[in-house]
Order: sequence, then structure tokens, then C-alpha cells
Amino acid sequence: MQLSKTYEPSQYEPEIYAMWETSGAFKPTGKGEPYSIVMPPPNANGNLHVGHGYMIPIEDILTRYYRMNGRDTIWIPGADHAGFETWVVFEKALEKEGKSRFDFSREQLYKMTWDFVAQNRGNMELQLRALGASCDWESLVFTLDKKVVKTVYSTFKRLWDDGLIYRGERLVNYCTHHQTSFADIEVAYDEETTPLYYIKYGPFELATTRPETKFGDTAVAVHPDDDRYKDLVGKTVTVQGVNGDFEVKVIADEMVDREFGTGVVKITPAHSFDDWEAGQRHDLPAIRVINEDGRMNERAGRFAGLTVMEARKAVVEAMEEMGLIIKIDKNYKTRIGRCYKCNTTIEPMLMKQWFIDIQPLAQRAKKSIESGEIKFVPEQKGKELARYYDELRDWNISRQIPWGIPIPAFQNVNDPDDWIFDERVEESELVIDGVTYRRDNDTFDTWFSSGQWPFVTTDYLSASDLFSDENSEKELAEDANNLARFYPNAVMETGTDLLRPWVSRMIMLGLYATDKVPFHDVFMHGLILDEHGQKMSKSKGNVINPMDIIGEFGSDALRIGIVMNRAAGQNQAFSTASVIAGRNFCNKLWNIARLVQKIIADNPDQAEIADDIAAVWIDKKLNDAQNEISEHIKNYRFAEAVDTVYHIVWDEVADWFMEAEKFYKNTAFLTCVMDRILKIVHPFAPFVTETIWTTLHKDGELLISQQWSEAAEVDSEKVSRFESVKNLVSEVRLITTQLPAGKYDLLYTDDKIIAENADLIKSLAGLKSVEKVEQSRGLRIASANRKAWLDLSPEMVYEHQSRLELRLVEIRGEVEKLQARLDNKGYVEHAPEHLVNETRNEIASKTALIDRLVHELEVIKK
RNA sequence: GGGUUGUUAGCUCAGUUGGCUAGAGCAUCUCGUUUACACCGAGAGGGUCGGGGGUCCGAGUCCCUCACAACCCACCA
Repeated sequence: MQLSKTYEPSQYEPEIYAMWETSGAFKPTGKGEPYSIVMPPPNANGNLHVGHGYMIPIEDILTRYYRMNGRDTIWIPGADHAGFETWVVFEKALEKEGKSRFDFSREQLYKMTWDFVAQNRGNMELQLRALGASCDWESLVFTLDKKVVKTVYSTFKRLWDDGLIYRGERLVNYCTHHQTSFADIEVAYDEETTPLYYIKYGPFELATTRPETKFGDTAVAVHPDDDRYKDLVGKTVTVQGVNGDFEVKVIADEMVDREFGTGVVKITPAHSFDDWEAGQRHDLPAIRVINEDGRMNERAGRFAGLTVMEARKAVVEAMEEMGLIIKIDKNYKTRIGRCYKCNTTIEPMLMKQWFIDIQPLAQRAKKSIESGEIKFVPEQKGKELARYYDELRDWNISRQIPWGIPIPAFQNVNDPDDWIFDERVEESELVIDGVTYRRDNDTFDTWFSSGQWPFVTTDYLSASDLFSDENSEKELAEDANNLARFYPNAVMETGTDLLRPWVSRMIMLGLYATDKVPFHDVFMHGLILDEHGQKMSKSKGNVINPMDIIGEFGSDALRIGIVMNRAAGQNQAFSTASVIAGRNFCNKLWNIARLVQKIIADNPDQAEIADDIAAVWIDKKLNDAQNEISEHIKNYRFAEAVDTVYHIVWDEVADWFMEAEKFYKNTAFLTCVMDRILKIVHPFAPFVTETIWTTLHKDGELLISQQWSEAAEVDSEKVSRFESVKNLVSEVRLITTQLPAGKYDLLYTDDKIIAENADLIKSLAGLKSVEKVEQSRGLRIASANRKAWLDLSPEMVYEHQSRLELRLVEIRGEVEKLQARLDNKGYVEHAPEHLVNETRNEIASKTALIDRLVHELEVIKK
């Protein structure tokens, strides 16, 4: 089949992907050392964003590269139930129908959300295909699949049995209207004006925005270095309250800002996040004074039953009567959290939640980073995580939304402290030995389940049950039918924003559940910003949809463009210019293939060409490029790898080798080189390379399943011969572009390389002729140091003189700089010898060039 | 406020442990339509590497300092 003039990606991409998928090329071969990546599961309910447009190509480059380099490779895709995000979208949809979550049971809600997600789930998977993801679809895991739940329960059970799970009180963001708690990110903060009350508080004066929580005060805090209150620290003071006197402890804590108010803070651990922290540090009791319905409880005495705002007003009035209010700052501005749905003020509320005692897990994870068992790219991210582990506090794994994995715990209706583990979560009540247990209605934090992703997706736990004896490792590795050989994963590739919520948890839970690190390397990519370096957001309207880019420029162009010029861990702008470069590159490759096709078609009976020095030269270049690319991939330097690919194809293959082949027409060799290039480029631009491959190869073999070529043996003498030709041609081009348009003659005297390659040189340099003469004339090709002259009239040579003089000044300047370096004793003494030698050699060659130029100028002047 | 990362050509960015004349893509300019490609070819111009100081034979790279920007965390009673 003839290749069309221009590469039209949309014409080939879907078909090519279907070929890969149906051929089974994405499946591991069962041969070679296992190499595995688990895809960070995109939201099943959503569309891919431009971040995926970067993530997927990187993971696909790795997968395709290792697949083509002898590894037994798998890339496991996933789909995320995205607990919170999906829940918000679903609840909005419910709302549109005039319904609320309170109209349904938990089971109903779960079922409805499931159906809702199922409707949309196909989009994301189609988009992964459009990006060319060569992942093994058969091993796809949804975060709510049975095997996920099973593993999550077994890990929970184990933590429970090990005494690492406990019920604990914790402040949660609570909406008193919806009567549910929210995650931090679900709370919308707004700057608002709220009165700041300066009140008398025992021996202190202090400022507060929340006088109504005074009933829950259990301490009063000052800064440890504050001399004003030094004597009172540690004492218990009596405070006059609206319900009578009460006592609080005076504590010293760094949280207090001496400059704010009077430098004194009342501490209400049950209703303020900061105060809760302080309470933890100082071992203070927490007293709840607000109920879940947003009204004051019995602790508020005569104010019980009032709403928070009513109580605030009433308490202030009462305090004013008692003379406890000093002044009220009515212009005070602060940020108040509100429910994103009903705008109700979020109350920090003390509630019972499930917790994991995290430090034992965290410290083990920290060690795995510090020992180098897990390596981070960029390295900095590992250090950041190690620090984070030290600060990590017990992990609250309960969430109050129905869309998630139910927590398999039941509470004795008669004894709130009696909890049992039971997986029968479909039952809302269990009766065991006459005791009734009620199911906990909470679900797991999504990170608790996704934190187990590497061993869930590879079925590692169930497999390690099968292989429990000493030989398990070996048997596992050899069992080609078992996904467990892919655990631990080779690399975890994900965004820097997921370092704490996700990567940290995978390491902790992986080590805990499997005694192994979940992956050996972590590669973290930064955020893709818009073209002007701004964060993309729907409200700004600057969101770039990867599917639009694919539609306009093609999948390969997006891949190359987005990977190009990008460093690990760095937030960087999206650049359409780079995508255009990617598209141009694909077109270039396409046209190389067209030229190969044409040369072969035009020369059906061409025999092997023995003296093709361009062939030897390109073999060498391709060897080098393969090595370089491998090195870059090994070090996760994707931008550099793409750069190497781009330039080997464009600068070496297209500009020199193909041009030389227009002369040689070495058809057999052209086929080999074409294959080799396609293999090298394939991981980066899979669609265009496969399209070319399947067009040129009629045997039905697919490029995706090929192995990279072995390095070719090269005759370095021939390589340097081609380099000489190249230099000569470059200089001839340089001179002739400065001359009036037209074709020129090259003359040479006693020059073996020119004599042997006269026609090649003529072809490459676009000369009229290359002729041997006895007596030289015209302009000497001086820089390339060849006995060659452009046959120019004395007038033209004379005109060229000024250019030569400029060049001479330039080179003399360079030599001066180099000489100055050598004149510096410190340099000669301290710098490595090879550098000094290099400098000397360079001076020598430049001096020789100066001599030639000087000589040439003398000739011209005569 | 704490932490992290940036600031290199008109734009978007590379530059791995300090070492040859600081690179790429896009954009710009000149010449060119030789049937692979104008999504092209041959060339060219453009940078005191954010400012200042220091270490060193040698600094875009290491140290100090200032300015600016982005991100993460904690957010003020």
C-alpha cells in the first residue's frame, strides 16, 4: 500500500489501537524478568484531563520500551469510584430531580450511584485508548470490585487483630443541616466580618469570636515567652461565667500569637480545630456543648436548646449585664467554613471515628525510603515524604458518605464500646448469641482502599497464600499465569499532589500487608498549567481537553509535545508549540518512510551496495541513540529521551542519511534502517510508527511486539570518512548560501576522500560538478581542511574576502581565550589532565585553521 | 506564618556529579519550490543564565543575601 502524502492521524489511530488490542499485544508474555506498572486509576465517572495526557504517555513509554526490550511487561489499568468527587456529582444530579440523600436508604443510594457511574464509565476508557495506552484491559480493576473489598477487609481485620485499629474522638467538619461530616476539601471558606468580643476572663482579658462556646472551655492559653502572664502558667484560675464561676487551667503554648488581641486564648477543645490540637498537647478534657442539630446542649444550662447564633447573642447580652464585655470589634474579618451545599456554617464537632494507629506503619515506611529501598524521582519528594511520616497523626479512615466500601464493623446496641468485625455488611443488624449488633453506616476513606492498590491489582495476597513455603518467591516469579509475579511494581508513576494522600499510604499499607515495598521506584510528575503558567480550572475557563488536542494534531503529537521539555516534579505550562513540533516530527517520520518506499519501488533489482559509508555512519548513530535513550529511560529522563529520538530521526536520518541514500539507493539496507528507527521511535509515537510498520510489512507482525535491534557492528574508519564528507558539504553549503543563487563547481586536487565520494558530495551539496584538476583556482574550502576549491570568478572570491576576515577575527578571539586559560597556572595545576590536553589540542587545531585562512586571504589578495 | 520549588533567547522550557564557544522547540530574518516532506530545505540573528556578594584555577550549576512567582501545609482565637 502506498503511503499518502501527509500523515493524517485520525485516519489511522482507532484502527491501529484495535489491532493491538485484539492481537493480545498488551498482555504480558510470561517470558523475561517481570516489569509492571499499575495505573493510578482515573475517575470512572469522569473524563480524562490534560494531566492524564502527560501521565498516560509516560507510563506508556515505559511499558512499550520495556516490552520491546525483553521484559515480561504488564501495565494494569484501573477505574476509581472517586468517593467524594463522584458523590458530589451524584448528589447534584439527585438535587436536580428534587430529591435528597435523606430520601433513600444507604443500600438504595449505593445502588443508584453505581448505576450512575456505570452510565459514564465508558468515556474514560475510550479516552485512554485514544491516548494509546498499551495497558492490559483484562486485568482492569475497579476500586469497588469484589476482590478489592475482600483485600481491604482482610487488611482491616489484620490491623484490628494487631490492635492498630481503634475508635477515637476527633473533630470533624460537621454540617448541622445535613447532619453529616465533610472532608476538609469539602468545606468552602469565605472571608466574613464577625464581631470580635474582648471579654474579662478570670485574671485575663481576651478576645474571642465565639463566646457561646465558653461552656466548653477547659483551659486558657498564653505564649510560653510572654512575660505578662508568666506567673500564671500552670495555675488554675477561676473565671466568672454567665452560668456561674468555673475553673480552667492556664497553659503555655506556641500556638498563641502574642500580637493578636491580648495574647490570651480560651481553649475549647471540642469545638475548634486549633483548640483540639492544643488539648491533645496538654492533655485537656474536651466538653461538647453543641449538639448535632446545631443547638446548645445541657452543658449550656439556661441557654440549652438555643441555636448557636441565638446562644451567642444571649450569652453576650448576659455578659454585658455582668460587665464582662470590655469592647466589641465589629470590623473583624475572618474566614468561616460553610457547607458547599446549604451554606450552613460548618461546626467543628467532636465525633467517634475509626482510626489507625499510624506511627508503627509510618516509621517502617520512612525506613524504606531512607534505606533507598524505594527511590524517588525527583529525590526531593522522598525526603519530603520521610518528614511527613514523622508528623503523621493517627489516620481517620471513616467517611460518612454511602458511596464507598462499607466498614465491616457492628456495634452492640446495648454497649456502645462493644464492636465486632463482620463482613456481612449487607445486613444492617446481626444477632449473635442473642445480642443485637448494628452495622456502622460509615464507609472507608478512599485512600484506605486505594492505598492497597499495588497488591490488590496483582492479587498478591491470595497468591501468597498459595505459596506460603520458603520457595514462594521463586515459584511466584516463574508462574506465568499468576499476576502476583508483578508485585512489587517496578515503578509508581503519579502526580506530586498525590504524594501524601496516596503514595504515603501505599508504602505503609504495602509494607504492613505484604512485608514488601509496593514498588521500587516512584516517579512524580508536576501539574500541567495552561499556556500562561496558570493553573487550569473550569471557573477560569482555561481548561485544555486532551481529546481536542488529539483531534487536531493526533495522539502521537500530543504525547511528544507534552513530554518534551518537561522535568520531573515540576509544574509547567502546556505548550501548543511543542505539540506542533510533535506533529511535524510524525510527518517527518512519515515522509522518510515514503522516501524509502519510493526508492525501493524505483529500484527493484538493486544489489547490495558495498561502499555505502552513510550506512555505516547511520548504524553508528543509531547505536549511540539506542544507548542514550535506554539510559534516559532508566533514569526517567523522558524529555531527554524524546529529544534524542527527535534529533536522531530529523538531524541524522532525514538530513544526512536519507539524502545520501538518494544517491546510493541501497534498498536492502534502507529497509533495515527503517525498521530499526520505527522500533526506536515506537514507545514515544506508537500510532504513526505502527501505521508505517504494518504498511511496509505484509506478514501481519505488529511493531508493538517487536524487540529493539541489537547494536550493529561498525567500521569506525568508514564512519569518520562520512564525517569528513559531511564537514566538507557543510562548509560548501555555508559558502554557497552566501553566494548568488545558482549551481557551482567544486574542484579538488590530491584528495582521496573527495575522489572516492565525488558523486555523493555533488548530490549532498547540490553542486553542478565535482572535478579533479591539476591546478587549483577559486575559493579554498579552508575550514574543512580539504584540498578543495569552489570554482568562483576572482570578483566573487574577492567579495567573499570580508567574510573570511570576520571568521579569522572570530577564531583568533577563541584562541586567545583558550590561551588565557592555559596561561592561568591554577588551571594547569588543578584541572583534570584530559581537560588541559583538550584545551591544548583545540588551540593546535584552531591555529592550523588560522594559518589556512591567512594563506587563503593572501592568495585572494594576489 | 511554616515548608518546597522556581526565576536561563520574543514565548514554552532543557541544562544529571561545577569543566570545551549555555541548548531545544516554536516564533523572527535571509535564500531556496532539486518529484519524501512548506507539517520542507540551506543558513542567520537573538542570552552580562532575576539582583548583589562569596568559595574555587574555573559558577547557569555550590554557599550567603535580597527581590519576585508558583505550589503544598497550617490558618489565627
